[in-house]
Amino acid sequence: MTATSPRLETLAPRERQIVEAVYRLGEAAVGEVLAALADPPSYSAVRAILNILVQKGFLEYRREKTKYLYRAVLEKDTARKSMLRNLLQNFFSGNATEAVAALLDVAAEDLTAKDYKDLEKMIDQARKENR
Amino acid sequence: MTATSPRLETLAPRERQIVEAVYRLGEAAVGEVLAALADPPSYSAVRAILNILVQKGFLEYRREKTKYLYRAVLEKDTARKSMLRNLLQNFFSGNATEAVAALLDVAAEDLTAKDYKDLEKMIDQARKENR
DNA sequence: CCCGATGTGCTAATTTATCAGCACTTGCTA
DNA sequence: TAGCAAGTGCTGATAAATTAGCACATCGGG
Repeated sequence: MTATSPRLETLAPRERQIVEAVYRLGEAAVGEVLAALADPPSYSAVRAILNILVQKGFLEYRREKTKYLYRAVLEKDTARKSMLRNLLQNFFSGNATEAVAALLDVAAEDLTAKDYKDLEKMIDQARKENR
Repeated sequence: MTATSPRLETLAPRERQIVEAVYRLGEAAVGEVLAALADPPSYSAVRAILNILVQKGFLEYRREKTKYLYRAVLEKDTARKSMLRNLLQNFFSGNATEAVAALLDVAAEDLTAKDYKDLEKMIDQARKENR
């Protein structure tokens, strides 16, 4: 019963969809999760899956009045990096430059002048720390 | 029978793992895919899953001599962007700047001075096109 | 020409994910 | 205080994923 550290990659599609919703929401009740799903099953199905996810160690919950609020166990930052590492490896052969390019392309419409400035600043700083 | 365009997100864990391996490999025979898996099942299990993936429209194959070579149907570029869009949405609330930051962090060790230069160039260009 | 390595097709079986429904409780309000 | 809305625990059924195993074909070398 050695708790193998939970890997998001091992989740069934529905399960993953729901963990991701919880990540997006931060902390949420069953109903909110349900509402956040594009393609929602029944209320009790969502509940069931949330419980499975708790049992598997991906989520935890606390009681708030009469209802339960669920949130992810893994730090958002950790989860982000883990996901990125995976994607980087599988789809970009580890080439971060290409990944950033694709990212800029995908997000192009939402980026403002300030965003670009921030980006350049970030890269400049990363370069220095890289030494 | 309207072919619902295949979404990588809907795949079972093993299936996804294998499609990703195929993406990494470009084009590969069963044995190569098997070899590329960190946590491989039996040879025939891999075969079975590859066939399922073909049936679901994620992969296609061609005969080369005696063996079959599998490759992804979806353009690598399309798949990349689709994955990124998803990750961006679910884990970064659409904030591309933060995503780039995390990416730089994850890849820091592998980035050379030239990479940073390329990155800055890219951003500069993206900024101009953004107008 | 025979053998081992590697390939294929097929099938069956087990586990896991996914879902809906019921019976009951609680808080609020008309 | 009766009743609605929303929550909870539990349970059984269905569908899907995941796996192993067998029987046969093909290629290359000794």
